[in-house]
Amino acid sequence: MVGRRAYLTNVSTDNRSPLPDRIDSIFKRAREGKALFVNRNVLMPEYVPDRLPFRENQINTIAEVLSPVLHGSKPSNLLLYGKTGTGKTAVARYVLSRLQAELSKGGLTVSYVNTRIAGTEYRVLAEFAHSLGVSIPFTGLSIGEVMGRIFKEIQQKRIHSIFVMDEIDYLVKAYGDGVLYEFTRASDRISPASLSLVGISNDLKFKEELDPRVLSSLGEEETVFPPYTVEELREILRERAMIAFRKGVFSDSAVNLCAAMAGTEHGDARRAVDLIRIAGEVAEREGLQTVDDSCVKRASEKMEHDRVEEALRSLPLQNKIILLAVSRFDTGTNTGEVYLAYNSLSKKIGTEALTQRRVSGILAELDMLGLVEAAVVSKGRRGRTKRIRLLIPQDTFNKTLAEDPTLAATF
DNA sequence: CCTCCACTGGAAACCTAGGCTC
DNA sequence: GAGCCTAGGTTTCCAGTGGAGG
Repeated sequence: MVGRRAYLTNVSTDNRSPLPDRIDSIFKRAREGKALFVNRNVLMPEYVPDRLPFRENQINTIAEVLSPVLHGSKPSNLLLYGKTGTGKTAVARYVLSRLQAELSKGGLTVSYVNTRIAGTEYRVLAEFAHSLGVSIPFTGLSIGEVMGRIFKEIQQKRIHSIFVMDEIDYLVKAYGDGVLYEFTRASDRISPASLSLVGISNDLKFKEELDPRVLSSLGEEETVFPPYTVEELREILRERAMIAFRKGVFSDSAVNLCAAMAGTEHGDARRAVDLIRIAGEVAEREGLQTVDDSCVKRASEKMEHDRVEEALRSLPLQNKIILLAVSRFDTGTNTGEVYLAYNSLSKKIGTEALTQRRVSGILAELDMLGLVEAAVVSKGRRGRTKRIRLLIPQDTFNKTLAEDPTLAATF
């Protein structure tokens, strides 16, 4: 409140602030400079292209598996496997949208939920329910109750429903396969309506964690998506760049570099497409006429930088304090030392300190986010602990955490 | 080869904040 | 309003452990 008032006062009294002039010059440059992009949308993550090169086999298989719905019978459940950025989601969306277009008179609902983004079992089901038009409170119902409402809706409306669960491996790892079991079991008793599952998994070994009954039902049909080769990536990128940019803006060598950089990261097409978009944005911002190799390199650095900053910013307060405690040891440290430093920081800030068990757990979470390296090491007589090291550049770290008013006092 | 440190990490219980049904 | 349910974060308890040093 105080902060906002101070800000408003500042703006209203200082009309000659340099801000408007800078905006003018940005606008002027944007108006005068030739836009590099013709169609930026085709480089957005949610864009589904009309043509998915090198995925014809997968498209045909999935179309075949799902086609029974066209004459009113239940399609088999389907599992799609492959690493990130191999086109699983795009292919699934593509085939399903074609299927829906084919069945324009309705009778088919397609629901798509990313289970990792939804977060919990309950929220996955709630999102599915919402997409069927059933309203579910964000808490308060049992899982069984939500399931019951979903099945009731499908049965009453006599619809065929296809439920796509992206990153299904996440759900199974975190919550087990109970929900999947219920789904596969229930599909018999809702006839003549039907429910088919399409599971998308990044993890090839995820099947091992499934109950055999679930596996035999869910894995009726399977399609594997191999990583794109560098040549395939190059082809895909060239095609996209051609639509996205004005002619001659994006150099061939920059396309090749994007393909090579993403190719070394297991053929991840999503990352490759992000890379050309951001390289274009970098060039645009700098007022360049073409996008060359150096723009791609800067784009790659920017992506990494943004990822880290975003991860830092969205951290809960306690995790930030723990990170701050880690940063006090520039040569690396261990759990015990971090805990002591964390305790004194908490006292200084005036927050209740968590237990060491919890701090240990949070350190493991920070390790997963790539903000910290926490490897379990044994020091013989001196026990077993985590060797902890901050992985973020100090300046990025300080700049981002200093934004948090509760932490400002510790800098 | 054995001991023993400084934890790790699993499991269960607890807490808060919410909603539903009767 | 009681009694049930949920999520999600946390605490409590404790068995387990890799390996340096005796």
